[in-house]
Amino acid sequence: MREVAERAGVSIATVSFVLNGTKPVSPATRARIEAAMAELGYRRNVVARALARRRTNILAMVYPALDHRIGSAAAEFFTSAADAARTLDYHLVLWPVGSDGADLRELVGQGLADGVVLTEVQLHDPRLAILQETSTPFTLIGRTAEPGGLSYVDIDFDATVDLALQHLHDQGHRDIALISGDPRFEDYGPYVRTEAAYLRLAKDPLVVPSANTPASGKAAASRLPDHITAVLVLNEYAALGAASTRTVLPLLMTPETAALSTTPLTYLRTPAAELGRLATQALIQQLQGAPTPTPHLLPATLQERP
Amino acid sequence: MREVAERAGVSIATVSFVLNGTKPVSPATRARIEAAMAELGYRRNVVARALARRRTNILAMVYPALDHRIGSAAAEFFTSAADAARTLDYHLVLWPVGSDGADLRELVGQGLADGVVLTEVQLHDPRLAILQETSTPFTLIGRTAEPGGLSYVDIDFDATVDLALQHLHDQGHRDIALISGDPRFEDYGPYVRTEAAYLRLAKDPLVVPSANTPASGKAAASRLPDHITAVLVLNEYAALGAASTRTVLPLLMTPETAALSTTPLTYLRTPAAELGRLATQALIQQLQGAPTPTPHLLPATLQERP
DNA sequence: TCCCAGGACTGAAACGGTTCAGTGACATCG
DNA sequence: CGATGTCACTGAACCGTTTCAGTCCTGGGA
Repeated sequence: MREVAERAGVSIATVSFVLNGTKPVSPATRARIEAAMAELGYRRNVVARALARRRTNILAMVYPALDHRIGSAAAEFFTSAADAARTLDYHLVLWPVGSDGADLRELVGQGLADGVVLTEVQLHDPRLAILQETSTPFTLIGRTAEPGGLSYVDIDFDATVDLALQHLHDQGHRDIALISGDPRFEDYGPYVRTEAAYLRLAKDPLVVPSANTPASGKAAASRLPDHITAVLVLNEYAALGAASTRTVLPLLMTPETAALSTTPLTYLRTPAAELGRLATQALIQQLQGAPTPTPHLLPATLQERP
Repeated sequence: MREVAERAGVSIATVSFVLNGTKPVSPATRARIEAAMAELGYRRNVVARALARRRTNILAMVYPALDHRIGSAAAEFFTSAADAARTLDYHLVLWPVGSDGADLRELVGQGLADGVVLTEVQLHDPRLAILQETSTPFTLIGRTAEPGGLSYVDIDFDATVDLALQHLHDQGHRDIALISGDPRFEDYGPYVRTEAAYLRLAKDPLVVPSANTPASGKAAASRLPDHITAVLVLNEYAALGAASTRTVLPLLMTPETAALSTTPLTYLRTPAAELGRLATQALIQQLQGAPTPTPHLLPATLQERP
């Protein structure tokens, strides 16, 4: 940068001004500086910039990648969030951490990321405490049991289940079961909230668990009593298996997974891209000093069989 | 850091020494400094540290996430690479870029990442030129048409196809076809190299293309002449569909995808975790001044049906 | 003609660490 | 007893920007 300044016959401060558009610079000098930068192949050092400004313009999406593999919904969160960040002049990277929070503590408060998008949120998530005690700005994709005051975006499970039941009812189904998730994940919001919504809304509720594999879904479906004519399925891979035996309606599926079905499928599409985008925008607003952003709850949307 | 130094009655240099173990410090002062750090809740600022040392200890895995979604193999690369990086005291993050290279150029040479792991490498990959002209250390997962002198890890397609044909031959199959990838991806190494290996090794070769979906794989399989008794399938999702009609042997599958099959599957497992690990290690060796690391070629390994 | 406002640019102090040439104090050696 | 090392620690330069209080110059108003 000093070289650029010398070559253009100005001070480094002026170079900085044209780089950032911070202060007005006459067209003539601006041109000289830009020429000098081009000739020297100058690239500003983002680390030094980050140090001086006390922000890096980097956002970390933390994902417990060291534990679960990245699923199709997570991939969609990531892609759309990264995209949204880019249009707002931030970088969003996927930061792998274990789920225990040790790595998270290391990442945070060291000034590397300006803020954090937290995914795979548990109802009682120990990672929140870390973020709060280090006063790191953050937004959740998902939410805890008591998310009051937090910045989050999440699926509107009530509306989603309602939509699903309504749709099946319109098709003439009256006895509708739910194939839910593995009951061991009792602290996982989507499972708990979907079940709760279903139990509240369904006429004659029947819930059976299933792991997130086609085989498990198929087995669960075959255990259903005969009067059940249709079934909501929470896990997308379980839905794939169950679909071979019953009328199923997957509640949270991505188009990628739907494409894996051999028969065309009507399903509820996870609003993953929208959530990723909203989360990023909420986080950035927060960074720019907006007050507590209003949380967003989005329902999955009906995707009719082609 | 200055506060820590004052509280411990030493200079900031000494604090730095205990932080990094750079120089010997007497046990007594070390204890005082550590106490002071604990009391103040001090965390070193990684940005300042990176500026002073001219390296960030961050590695970027660049993935064209803005174009394709992240597949199961990519997820596995990422996870294992991040893990390997961690044990060597580096952080590896997933950096989303478009495939055109504009974002890559921005990322690189700005001093944010010490090195790059490049994925989804094309046979003629324009991104290589960018990395080379900015003299960024990098390692490929995959390889270009002429990878001489480059640091890379990749699948040994010859050995993989050989292993596959051998296995099917042992089972009594003599007429073995290949369901390959979408011919539009003519610059994609795995497709090209697998086909080449198959054409060279198979007795009476027959190649049919397929997109990476079960439906497409099934259609491709149904188009095969009757004397074909077994088929190698390149794309894992295509393999899922083809498996319902023929004896198939998927060439590059991940366990996650295999779990989606309703019937148990014998398949060749992509050595994704190993490749991710090796790539990271090669990159870090390079950063630490080792000469050109020797490339690694790994075959997929046979995973017998349970 | 003089004064003053405003625009364009400069100098130097941060930002928070790392690193290296020194500085004492103390032990060792001839 | 003086010279020489060794060990623990310090001071200050440096990493490459941003930022802010000034300085200088120009033009317009009185």
